[in-house]
Amino acid sequence: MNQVEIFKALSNQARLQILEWLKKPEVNFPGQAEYGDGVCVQLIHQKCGFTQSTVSEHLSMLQRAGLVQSTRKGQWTYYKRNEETFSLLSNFIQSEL
Amino acid sequence: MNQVEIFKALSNQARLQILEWLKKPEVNFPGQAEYGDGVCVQLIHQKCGFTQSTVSEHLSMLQRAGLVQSTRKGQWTYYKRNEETFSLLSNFIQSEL
DNA sequence: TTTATATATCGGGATATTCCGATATACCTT
DNA sequence: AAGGTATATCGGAATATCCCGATATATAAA
Repeated sequence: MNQVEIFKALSNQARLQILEWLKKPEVNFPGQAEYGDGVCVQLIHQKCGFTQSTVSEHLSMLQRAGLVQSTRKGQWTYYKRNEETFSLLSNFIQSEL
Repeated sequence: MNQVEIFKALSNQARLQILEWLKKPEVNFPGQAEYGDGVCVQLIHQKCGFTQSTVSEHLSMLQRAGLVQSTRKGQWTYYKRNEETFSLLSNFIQSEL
């Protein structure tokens, strides 16, 4: 867990918003048959308002920080939250920071 | 509590380090008679290695984010952690983010 | 094999951040 | 008042971030 990288990833409103939306994928991104691997980039892009490339880069950054993880299935890439990193972060703030 | 502002303030190694040092002022900044209001800029500057102006700006940024608070006494400004913001942040990560 | 769809990557302009040295301000001492 | 010390602010160079449009890649469908 690289704390600076995580905090950088979190210091942008669009990325914070995506992370919050991903807490309830079926509510915030209706239209998928299944949500086990998360939500595809297309749906996040449409909801965000930003271009597809911008959203893709935001998601990459969140993934590099360990806050989400991706699964490729056919032509789709699904992103979902990696809750372990969130709890590690919360612990870090409480006990070390 | 402005989350983006807080995360920006935390996304720099020097500022994270200062915040950790301020957890134990008497250990990390020996030489002051008293630590009730925190630590003066001079001591933080010396320990950091960065110039006085850079450290002053880092501290201002931490203060704008609510992570530290300052007290002016004579020619010294003392900075100490604002623990309330840390616990609010931890709660935010656990329940909202 | 061609065409279409989904995502990632590239190049770049605009803006923000990081850090510095120089200077301003504020307070204390003499 | 003059000089010394502590801190804040200013101007700027180097670098990073944000967001875009264009393009590359990967898979699927015809």
